Amino acid sequence: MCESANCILPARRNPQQGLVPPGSYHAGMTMMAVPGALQPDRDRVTHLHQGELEMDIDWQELMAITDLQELEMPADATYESPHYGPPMQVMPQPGFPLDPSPSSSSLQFCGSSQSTIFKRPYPDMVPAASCQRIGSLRNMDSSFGHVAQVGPSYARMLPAPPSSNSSPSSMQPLTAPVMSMLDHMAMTGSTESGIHDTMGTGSGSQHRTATGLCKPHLQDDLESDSGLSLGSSPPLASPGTATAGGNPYLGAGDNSMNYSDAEPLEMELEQARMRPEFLELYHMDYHQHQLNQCHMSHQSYKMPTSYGHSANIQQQAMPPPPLQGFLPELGTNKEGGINHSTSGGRAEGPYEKHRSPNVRMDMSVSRDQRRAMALKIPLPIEEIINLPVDDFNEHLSKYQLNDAQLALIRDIRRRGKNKVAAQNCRKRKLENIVHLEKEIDLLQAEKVQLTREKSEMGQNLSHLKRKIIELSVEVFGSLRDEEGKPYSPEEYTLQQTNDGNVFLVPRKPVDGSD
DNA sequence: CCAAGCTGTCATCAG
DNA sequence: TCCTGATGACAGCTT
Repeated sequence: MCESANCILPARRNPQQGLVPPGSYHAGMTMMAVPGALQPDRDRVTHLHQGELEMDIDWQELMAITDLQELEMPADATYESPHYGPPMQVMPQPGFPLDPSPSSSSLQFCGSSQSTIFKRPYPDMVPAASCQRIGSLRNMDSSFGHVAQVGPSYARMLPAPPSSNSSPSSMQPLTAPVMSMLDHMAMTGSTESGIHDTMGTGSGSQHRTATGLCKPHLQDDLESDSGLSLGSSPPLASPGTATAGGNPYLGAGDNSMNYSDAEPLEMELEQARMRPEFLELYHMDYHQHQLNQCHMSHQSYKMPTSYGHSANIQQQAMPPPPLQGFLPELGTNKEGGINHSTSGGRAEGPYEKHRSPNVRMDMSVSRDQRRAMALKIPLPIEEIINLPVDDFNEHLSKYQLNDAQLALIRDIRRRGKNKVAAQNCRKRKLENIVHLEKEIDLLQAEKVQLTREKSEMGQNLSHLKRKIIELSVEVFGSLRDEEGKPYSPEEYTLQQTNDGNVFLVPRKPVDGSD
């Protein structure tokens, strides 16, 4: 599955996108799938490690003379992190399914890593170092895959990867420095090709966090939108809880991650998430999980779930060739580095909100999703939000989640529901306003009609009054009393009985003297 | 630069 | 008591 994930993916994608001639640089990807291409021989690894040292020195120099360090490239921290020990230091924790032996097959690795990623609680499932390796492997793999997509011009910029060590099957035994070097190389290739690859590897970014090397990140602004749970939930990962639930993306020992700590990671994850290979990687990872869990159908995940949604959005937002979606915003500085900030010092990642409607939409749904990704929440956002409470709890019970993950899931659910509620509320409010406005119009029209009718009735009344007066005068003028004198209207009035007869009735005295 | 609108989020209340 | 919806208020972003 791992090999298929790493190799079939680009093979499937490239022909569709028509970006790479079959067998050209995608063939470079297939190289990575050669099983056992890189034996974790200690000497060889050491050699690679030394080569990495040299390369790292070069890298440091390069970083020193350019603005690249502002890019928060994870490579340095990845290498310098104390979590990376000697080559063979990557040792699984007890109970970790990975075969610690260097000869462990790729199949074992893939099966135990990817298939168990969501099956088992992350903390005790994957030692952080191994997680880093997984992350590095994935990202590096996908990085090469990305380059392969980019095409020969960009692929040539990549330093040649260590011979045949790009095979997923052979990556697992790689030592941390080797992986770090590979990360360097992938990073270098991306950098030279203009890709803002701050993601590089999950391990690198996490190490920066762990080692305190992380400067205020470019994407801080993106996270400043009061997106943090302000006390509505327990800290995402207190040192205690996080110890049990070390983020698989985090470096070894980086168990103190809380929201604030997670933000840089999320930023980088977000940046990396914009890379199609990462999107598809995560997509596939999750999809595989779905297949394993048989909770959702294949289609149900590929459809509107958050991850797939984002991937689709991003892919839509990326015109072929892929780099065209990023390079115009990135540009390069005079030293050939990357201008990660485009205006006013405000950090703008390659997917700044206003870049395009698609990207903006992606951003709008991505904050919680980024957090979910950061904590490896094994449920898609939409499930978290939309499942009925019973199903939701049942779903949760299928996973062993730590406090941080549970808190995040519940926050996501609460926020998601509240967001929908707020949208409904506003929609309803607008509808009420529209309705009231229409009602006002109707009432005004009715008022006009009533006014007109009143006016007409008044006219009719006046007309009737005049008629009455005329008739009265006529009647009184035609009547004579016993003395032959006409009845005075001042002294008499006409009254009509129920039977229709009309009588002449004397008026009552006004002064009441009688 | 400012104002209006939009949107997400939080706090709170009610069912 | 918990869950959920409704809604006011606030902040950030976009137009």
